Amino acid sequence: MTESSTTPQRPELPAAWQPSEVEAELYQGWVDHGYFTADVTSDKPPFTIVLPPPNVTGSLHMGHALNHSVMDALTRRRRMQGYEVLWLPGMDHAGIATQNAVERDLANNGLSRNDLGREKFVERVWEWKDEYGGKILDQMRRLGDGIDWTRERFTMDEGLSRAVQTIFKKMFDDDLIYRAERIINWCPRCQTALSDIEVEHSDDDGELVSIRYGEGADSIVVATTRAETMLGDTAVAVHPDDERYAHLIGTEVEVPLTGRRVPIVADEHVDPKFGTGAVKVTPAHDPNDFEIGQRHGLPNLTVMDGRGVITVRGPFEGLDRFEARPAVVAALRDQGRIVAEKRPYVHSVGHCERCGTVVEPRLSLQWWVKVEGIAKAAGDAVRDGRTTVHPAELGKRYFDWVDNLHDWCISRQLWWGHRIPVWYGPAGEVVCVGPDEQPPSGDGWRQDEDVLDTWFSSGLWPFSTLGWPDKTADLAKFYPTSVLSTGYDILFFWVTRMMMFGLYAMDEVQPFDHVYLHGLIRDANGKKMSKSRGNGIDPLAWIDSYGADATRFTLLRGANPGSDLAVAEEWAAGARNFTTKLWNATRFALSNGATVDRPLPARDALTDADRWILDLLDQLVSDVDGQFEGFQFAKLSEALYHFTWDEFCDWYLELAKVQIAEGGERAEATQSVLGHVLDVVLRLLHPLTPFITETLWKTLTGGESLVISEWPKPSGVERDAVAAERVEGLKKLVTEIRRFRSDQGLRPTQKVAGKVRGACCVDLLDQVSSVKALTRMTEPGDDFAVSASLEVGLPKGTVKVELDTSGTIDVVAERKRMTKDLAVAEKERAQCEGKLNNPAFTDKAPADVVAKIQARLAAANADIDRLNARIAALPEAK
RNA sequence: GGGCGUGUAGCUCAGCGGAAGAGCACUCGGUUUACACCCGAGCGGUCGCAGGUUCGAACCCUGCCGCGCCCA
Repeated sequence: MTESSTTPQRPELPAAWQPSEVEAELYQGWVDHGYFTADVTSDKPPFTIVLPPPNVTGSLHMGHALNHSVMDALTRRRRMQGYEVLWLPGMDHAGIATQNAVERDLANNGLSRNDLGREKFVERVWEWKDEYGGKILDQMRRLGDGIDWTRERFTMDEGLSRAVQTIFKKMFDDDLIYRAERIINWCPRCQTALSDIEVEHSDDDGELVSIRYGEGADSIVVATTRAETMLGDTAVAVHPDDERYAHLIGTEVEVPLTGRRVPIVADEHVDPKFGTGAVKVTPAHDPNDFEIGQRHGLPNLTVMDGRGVITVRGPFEGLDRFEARPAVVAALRDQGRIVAEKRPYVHSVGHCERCGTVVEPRLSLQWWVKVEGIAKAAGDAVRDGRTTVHPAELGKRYFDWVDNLHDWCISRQLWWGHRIPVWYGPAGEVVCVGPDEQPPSGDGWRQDEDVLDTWFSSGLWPFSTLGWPDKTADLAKFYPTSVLSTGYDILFFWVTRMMMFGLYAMDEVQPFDHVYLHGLIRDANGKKMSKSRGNGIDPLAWIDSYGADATRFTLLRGANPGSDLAVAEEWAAGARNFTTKLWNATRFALSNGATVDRPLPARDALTDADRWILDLLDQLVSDVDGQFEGFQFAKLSEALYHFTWDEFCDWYLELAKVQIAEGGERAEATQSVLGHVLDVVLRLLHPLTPFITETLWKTLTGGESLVISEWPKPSGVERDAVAAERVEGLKKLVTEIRRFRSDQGLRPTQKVAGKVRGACCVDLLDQVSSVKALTRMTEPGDDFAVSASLEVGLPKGTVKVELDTSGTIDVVAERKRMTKDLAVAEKERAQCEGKLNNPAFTDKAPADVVAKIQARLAAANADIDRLNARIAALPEAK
């Protein structure tokens, strides 16, 4: 047997934790050891998270930092639990955003994309991507993401492009993708179609203008916020039941300024209560009008080009839509046709999510995904429990969405993206080409000019990144993924699309078992962080100042399910303080011989304090486990914080000092308990704060790495309720003595001789020495003279503490303190008596509740008697 | 207009049927050999308002008011 009893040489911990000096090196070490690389041949059960791919143009913001902290915590815990963990990184190509960025660069050199031509432009985007894109991937390393860099993917890489073409072909052949002319959301600046969710609505100031169409008795007044579109009116519509206009239905009226005569039609869609109850119908420039037009066979008259410039011959030709609007109104006013004008008129206006330009509804030939069937399947997967949404309340929003989804416009008039794999032939042929097929060639054949919505490719992410459409080992091992984590604002972008595609492509197997939706980051006043407000905080600045651990802990500690989280510098400083506390506590424990080299002594060789902290630790392990399973990050962070600081540091470490001072076996046992508790706490904290825990744990245990260590399990030992009661009694006693000292103005350092009487009667005999140590109470000498005493009521009786304060007592402070206690006790008595005197309570309340109230009343009465006697015995204040 | 959520200490939030809690802020006292990024002791709340259910309501129900988000 070797000399295992000697403490092995440990590297000395620096006096202070300096995260910025060690984080990068620690991180690289983890990566180099391959800890984050998933082994597809492993027998371990899989745990998979695909990173919702950030935008290639993006950089890390607080929302990412939160989401990454969540995913890293989840995956690190599962890795420790023995799962084969795959956390897969990558980015999406962000069609509009990236193209905009490159076009801006070109514009600075006086060039447009058309100057370069499509091929050269796309080359330029790739160059831009290589040089500027993917900043966020480096920033993820700063946070400590335990991610498998060997499997990094990009939506435009070869394999994923192949997946896009494969699914397009499959859906085309299944009639789930079709081409149709409809009203779409058009961004006149980005020059492309947008899907519904890429449009953001806001209430803007506008105008409501009422215009008289026609003459005399046959005239009709319509109200509009977009007067310029009247140039394209092809009807006026009223509600069929609206008696005011019944006589006009079927007649014609002249559209002012145009000389065009249009029918007055009856349509259920018209709201008789809005404006005059009559509306102008512009089928080519309004989605609702388009539907009316379809129902009544109206012509579609386009009056603007893709830039929003009026194309109708006449005085308005060449005017931008926003110049044309006042010009049209002025011309109508000249003709006396303006009946009313309301400005400002607040109404909902759609804006391009990427550039903020007011979206123009535009009649256009686009490609669409027919969503009805796949959206229903996406809803069913959640309804029947294959996928669980956390928090559950957000499931409703998910159902509302998938159950009412419109067909999805997937073509974009961009150059950067996956080009639609459809070729048009000279005789009107339309051929969709799969990835292994040769596109038709020859005269007159051309490929569709448009590319696909970026979401069309990132929607495939949970399986395309694993090798689909090939039947790869990764796909077999790691699909379906375990958790998708993202902000609830991305629910419709991410979750629904991945669900639709995943179920469709993977034979109805859901892309993820759990969806965790976290809240949005807000500032200290609860305001959403945004560039325009200027209230954003850069997570990297926090990492620089407070460390990655504190940054992560701040965010996780705020992550309550279903609600947003406010953060501010003070929060991060608080988390940093916590890491410092942990650092100092471990350093102290180590300097006092804390060790994991010896097994924990048997329970009966331990003190009450030892058993108490070990039992609390056990409870912590199971609490944290449960909270992890329920995605309760705020709760588990709080539990770990509370245990570490308020129980372990504030009480156990202080008690351990007393026990170690005893020396011998007691000291050795205490060192083992210290080592054990720290070992477990560091493991539990590691998923949240990987860097500091790794550093401390390696020093404590000499182990290789926490990353690959085992996740703690509850010991299964029965909790010692007696020990817990004794420690609680000790705490109460200590707190009351400290309170007395503080009220009496005794300096915290001042030692006071004292006696604790009656400890045996309340089963606290073993605790007396600790009580005295924690309250700076010294042994009474021969000259001991009681100058002050206090009584502390405990569940089993009253303990009397006698002190020699070698001087007079502050009677006023004493009276104040006891009077306050008396008031509390009297209030308690009144409350308890109120209940017990109510027969309905004693009859109907459960027996244990009644017994509890009776016990409380007894305690209150005892306190009152004692305090009254004490107050009466106080000398008169001078 | 429809839906969802939310109003608890100065601020940010837990608690969601049986004694009002945390962090930060604030007040007082402290260079106690782990830690001043700290320690000890305090102050602070008719739990948005009004009804109802219950022996008992911050918690359940109804209505109202304020705020937020999503959808139209």
